[in-house]
Amino acid sequence: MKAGIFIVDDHYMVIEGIRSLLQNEKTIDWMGHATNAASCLAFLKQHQPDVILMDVNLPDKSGTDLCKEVHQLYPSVLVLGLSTFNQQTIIQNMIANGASGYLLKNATKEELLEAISEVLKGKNYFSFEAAVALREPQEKHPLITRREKEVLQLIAEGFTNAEISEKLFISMPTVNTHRKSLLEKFEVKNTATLIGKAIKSGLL
Amino acid sequence: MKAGIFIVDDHYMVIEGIRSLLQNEKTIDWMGHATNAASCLAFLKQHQPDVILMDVNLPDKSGTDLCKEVHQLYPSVLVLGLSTFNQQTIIQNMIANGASGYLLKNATKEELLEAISEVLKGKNYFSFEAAVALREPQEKHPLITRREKEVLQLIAEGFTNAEISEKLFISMPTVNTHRKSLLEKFEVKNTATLIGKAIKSGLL
DNA sequence: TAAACAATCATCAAAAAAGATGATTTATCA
DNA sequence: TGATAAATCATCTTTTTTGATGATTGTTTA
Repeated sequence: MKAGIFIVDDHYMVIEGIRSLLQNEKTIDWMGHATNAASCLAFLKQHQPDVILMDVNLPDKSGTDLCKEVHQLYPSVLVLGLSTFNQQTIIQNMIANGASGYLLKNATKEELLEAISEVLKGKNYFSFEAAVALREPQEKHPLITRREKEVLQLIAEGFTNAEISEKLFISMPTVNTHRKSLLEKFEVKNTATLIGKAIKSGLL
Repeated sequence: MKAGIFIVDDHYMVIEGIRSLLQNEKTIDWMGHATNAASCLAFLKQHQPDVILMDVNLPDKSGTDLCKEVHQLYPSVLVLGLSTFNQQTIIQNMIANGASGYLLKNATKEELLEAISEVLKGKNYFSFEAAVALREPQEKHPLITRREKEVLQLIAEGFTNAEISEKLFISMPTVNTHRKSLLEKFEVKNTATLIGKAIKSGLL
C-alpha cells in the first residue's frame, strides 16, 4: 500500500526537489503540492493524504497555524514540518500543534523516506539538528502581568520611564517598579538583555 | 553549445529540485553541486562552469563572500544569487561582489531558464520580487563595522561599557564611541530599541 | 597617493536606569 | 472570606548610559 504524500511549500524548487526524490519510490503516492495555506486547505477538502510535508514559512499563514488547523480538521493526516532553519520555538510550536516530526531542508533522500516511514508507523521523527535543538532548554518566558507586559512593550519601543509614565497615566516610580520586576523575572541585569530575551521568547 | 551549470546550496532538496528541473534541458550541462563554499572552490580549481547558482546562506561562508572570491579568481564564471528571502542588502552585496543576477527559490522552471540564458548573454537578471526590492529604498540594517558588531553583541549579552572595554582590551571611551555610532547608524535613541532592531534585522 | 573610513582615546556634563526598602489599595481566587 | 498577588506610590543612592566635541593613528581603496 502506497503512502499518499502532499507538500506545501512556497518554494517551487523545493517542491520540485522533493518530487524528484520521491517520484520513483514504490511506496510513495505523490498527491500534489500547494504553494500556500489556502490552496492546501482547499485540496484537503477533496483528498486526504497520509502525510503532509509542510513548510513553516508560508506566504499567507504561518506553518504552525496551518498545522493546527489541519490537525483539528483532519486528525488522520500526519504533518511533517519542513524548514530552512533550526528554530527551537518553531519546532516546539509545530509539535504542540500536532506535527509528527520535523525535517530541515538539507535532509537527504534517505532521511526523507525514513521520516515518512516513521510517522506512518505512528512514531515521531526529528532530523538530528532539530532533535538537538529540542533538547536544549527552551527560552520560556517567565509569567509576567498585564501591566508589566505593557511596560515591556513601551520599553522596547524606546520610551523612557518618564514617557511611559505619561502614556500609562501612572507615576514614574511605578514604571520603575515594573521595570525592575521585569529585570528580576527575566533574570537579567539590564535593558539590553531584557529586550533580547523577550524577543527570543516570542513576547515581542 | 551547452551551458555548464554548477550549484552551491546547503539544502539538498533545492539542489535536487534544480537538477530535476534542468536535467532534460538540451541547453544545460549539469556539472554538479556543492553544499558549502569550500567544496565549491575546490571544484572550480578543476572545472569552470559557465554559470554558478549560488545560495547566499552557506554553512562555512556567506554567499556574498564566496561570490566575491569566485568573481576575482574566475572572472569568466557568472554567478546567479539564490535565496529564500528577499533581502535588499544581500542582493545589493551580491551585485557589488560581481553577481550577474538574483533569483528567489520560488522561481519557476521558466524563470530559471530565462535567468540563465540572460546572464549568458551578458545581461543581468533579477526575479520580479528582487527587482522590486532593489527599487524600494528599504531600511534593512545599516552597514556596521567589525568592531561595532563585536560591541553590539556584547551589549546584547548584557555587559556594561566597562566590562566590554575589558573584554576587547580597549578603553571605555572607545566602547562608548562604538556604542554611540551604533545608536546613530540604527537611528535609535537607546539601547532597548537598538537591540530590538538588531535582532529583527538578523544581526543578533 | 590622497581621500575616506575604521579604530582608538579624551573630557565634561546630563539624563536615565538600577538597586534597596517600605507601604497602600485593589483585584483575584481557592 | 481570607490569603495572595497586582498595581500603585515614595525616597534615596549609585551606576550606567547618552550627548557634545575634538583628535590621532592606521587601513583601504578608488
